[in-house]
Amino acid sequence: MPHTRRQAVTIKHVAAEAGVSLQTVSRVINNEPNVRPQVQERVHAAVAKLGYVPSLAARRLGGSRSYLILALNDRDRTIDGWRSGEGTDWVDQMLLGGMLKCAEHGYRMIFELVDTHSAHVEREIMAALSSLRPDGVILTPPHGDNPTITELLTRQHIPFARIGSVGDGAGFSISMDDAHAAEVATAHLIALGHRRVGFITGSDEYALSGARLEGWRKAMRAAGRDDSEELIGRGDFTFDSGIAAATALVSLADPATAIVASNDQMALAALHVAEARGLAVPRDLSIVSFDNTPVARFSVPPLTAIAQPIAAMTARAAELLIEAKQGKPDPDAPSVLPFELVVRASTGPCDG
Amino acid sequence: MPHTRRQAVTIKHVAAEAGVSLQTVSRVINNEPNVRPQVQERVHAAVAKLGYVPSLAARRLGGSRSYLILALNDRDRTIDGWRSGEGTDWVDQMLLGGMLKCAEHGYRMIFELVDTHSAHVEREIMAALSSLRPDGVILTPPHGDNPTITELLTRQHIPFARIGSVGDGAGFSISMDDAHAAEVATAHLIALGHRRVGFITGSDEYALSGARLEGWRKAMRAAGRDDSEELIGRGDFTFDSGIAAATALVSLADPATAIVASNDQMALAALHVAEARGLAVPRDLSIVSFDNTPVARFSVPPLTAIAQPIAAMTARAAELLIEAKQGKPDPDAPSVLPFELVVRASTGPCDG
DNA sequence: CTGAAAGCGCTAACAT
DNA sequence: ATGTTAGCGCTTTCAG
Repeated sequence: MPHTRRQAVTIKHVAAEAGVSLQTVSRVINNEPNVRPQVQERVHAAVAKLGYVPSLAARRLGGSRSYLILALNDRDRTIDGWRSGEGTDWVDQMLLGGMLKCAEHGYRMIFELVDTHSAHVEREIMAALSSLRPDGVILTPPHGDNPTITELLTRQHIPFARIGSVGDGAGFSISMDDAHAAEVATAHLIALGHRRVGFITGSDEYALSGARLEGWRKAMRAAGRDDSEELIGRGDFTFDSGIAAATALVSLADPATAIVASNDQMALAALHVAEARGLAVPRDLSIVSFDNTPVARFSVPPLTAIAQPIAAMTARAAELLIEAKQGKPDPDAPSVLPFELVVRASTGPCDG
Repeated sequence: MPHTRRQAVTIKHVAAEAGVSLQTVSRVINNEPNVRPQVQERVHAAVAKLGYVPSLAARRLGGSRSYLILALNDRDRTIDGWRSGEGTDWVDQMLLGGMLKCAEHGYRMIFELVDTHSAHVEREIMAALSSLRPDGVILTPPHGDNPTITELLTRQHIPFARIGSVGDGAGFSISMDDAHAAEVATAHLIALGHRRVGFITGSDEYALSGARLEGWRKAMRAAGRDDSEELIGRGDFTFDSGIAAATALVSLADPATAIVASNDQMALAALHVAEARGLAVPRDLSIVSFDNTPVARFSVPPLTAIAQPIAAMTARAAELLIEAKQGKPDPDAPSVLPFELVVRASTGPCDG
C-alpha cells in the first residue's frame, strides 16, 4: 500500500506555483479582500493548473468553519420507512433540497439518525457534534419540537434550523403553513358540497399536528359547519390509528362524508375502511391527505393531497445556516414556504 | 459569536484525566496493542467521564485514515428520480445498508452525485477525493462499468466497490446474480404455461443488462422455447422505451403472452400498452419486472418482480472497504447476494 | 509497554 | 496589500 498520507497537491504547491505566500492563496480561495486582481489571477491560474482543491479536514482543523451541515432525522421513523420499501421519500426530498444547496456553496450535508425518545439523545448528538463540528444543524420533525435537542444546540452555540416546527424560540423556523393547508383541504371538500367533514389528527409529539387541526376547525366554522369533537379522530400517523379513527368517523349517527387525514398512511387506512364498508371513493366518501408521498399517486383511487415543500424547506434551511456562518443577519421572520393542494380522484361532490 | 475554534474536550484532557500520555489514549481508542488492561481501564473511564469523542478532521489530518466512505451515484438519474417523486428508493436502500454498516464501524458515509456522461467526471471525482480523502468509494450503476472512473480510482490507490457491476477488474464486485434472476423470472412464466415470453432489455451502458438478457435466453432454451430476436425488445430503462418495446412484442404475428422487463418503469409501460390494447393483465398478458421499487406494489395490478438486495449490497460494500483499510485480505470471490422473486398479481396462467 | 517529538494542510492573528 | 508565525487535535515515527 502506497503512502496515502500526503495529499497530492496542497496550498503550498499552489503558493509556489503562483509565487506568493500561503496566506495569499488562502485569501483568494476564500474570496477575502485585500488581494490585487492581478495576483488573484495568478493564484486562480495556479489552482486550475494543479487541480487544487482544499482539504476539508485541514480547513476545519485550522479554521473556524467545517463546511459541514448536519441533518438530524428520527431514527426509528426513518429506518422503518426504508425497511417498509413503501417509498416514503422524505429523505430523498431532503437530499434533493439540502445536498444540492450545500454543494452550491461548497458545503456538504451529512445525514445522521438520532432517536428522539432515547435517554441518550444528548449523548448521541454530542458525539456527532464533537466528531464533526458542523457549521449548522437541520432538525426534521419531531426533533425541532424536542427541547432537549434545541437547548443542547443553543448551549453549544451551533446555529440550527427547525423544519416543520412552528413555535418560536431558538433556531430558524422553517415550515409550510400547516394550518392554512388544512383549511384549504377542508374548504376544497366543503366546496364540493360536503357538510360532515371529519379530521384525523397526527401525533401530539409534532407541533404541526395541532396546527392542522386548527386549520380544519377554522374552515368548518367559516362555512358554518359543525366542528364538534365527534368529527375529530385522534391518530398518530400510523396506518392502524387511521383505521380506528376512520372507522369511528363513518360510524357516526350522522356519518362523515369526507375525511381530511394528517398523513398519507392514515388516508390509506381511510380508503381501506371505505372498501371494507362498501363505501365507494369518492362517491360515498371523499378523502384528502397530507404529505403527498409516492403512495398517494398510486393508490386506488389516487389521493387528493397536500404536498409539503420538503426539498424547498431543506434548501432554505441550508441556505440560512450557511449565511449565518458568513455573518449575515438572521431573517426577521420565520420562513413559511408554499404548499400545494394536488387534486386527484379521491375527492368528489357530496352524494348525501 | 463565541470562539468555536477550540474543541470542548480533546485527547489532551483525557490524557490528563487518566494520568497518561496522549499517545496512550490514542492507542486505547484505536484498540492498539501494548497497553496494560489496567491503563486501558483508566483511559476508558476518563473518556466516559469527559464524554470524549475524537475529532474526525484531526484524525484524518494526522493519520492515514479519514473514516469516510464516499458513495458515488449518477447525478441525472438520481435527481430525476427525486424530482419525479415516484418513490424510486435506490438511495434510501443504499443509506439503509451503507450508513448503518458504516456507523457500526465508526465510519461515516458521504453521498455524492457525479455525472457519468460529463467530460469532467475525472475532475468532479478528483475534487471530491482531494477534499474528503475517503478511505473507500462505492460505485453504483453505471459508474462501476465506467473505465474512466475505475481507472482513476485505481491510479489513486483508493479501494472501491462496484455495485451491480459484474466484470472482473479492479475493485470489489458486488452484485446479485442478474442472469440467474432473469432465468428465474422467465421460468416462473414458463411454469405458468407461457410459450411466447418476451424480454425488454435495459441500457447497454449497464453490464447487468446483458446478464439479464442471457438469463432469459437460458431459461427459454432450457424449456425448448423460441428465443429469437423478435422476442427481444431493446429498451434503455425509460418508460418511453418500454412503450415501444412492449408494443412491438404484443404486435408480433405470434404475440408474446408474457413479458420480462428489465426494470419497473418499463414494466409499467407494458402495463400501459396492455390497457391501451384491451389486454387484461395477467389473463392476456403476464408481466414480471426487475427492481421492485415501491411503484411495483402500488400499480394495478401489482407487479410480480425481482427484488434487488440494494441495502445488503451496499452494506457488504462498506464492510469490504472498511476491512480493506484495516489490512484484511481481499475476499477471493466476488460477492453475489441473493435476490428474491416477489410474486404479485401481474403474472398468471397462460390463456392462449 | 509507554512517552516525546514532529508534522498533517490549513486559517487566525499579528506583523510588515 | 502581503508575508510570518503559531497553532488546530490527532497519528506517526522514533526513543526509551
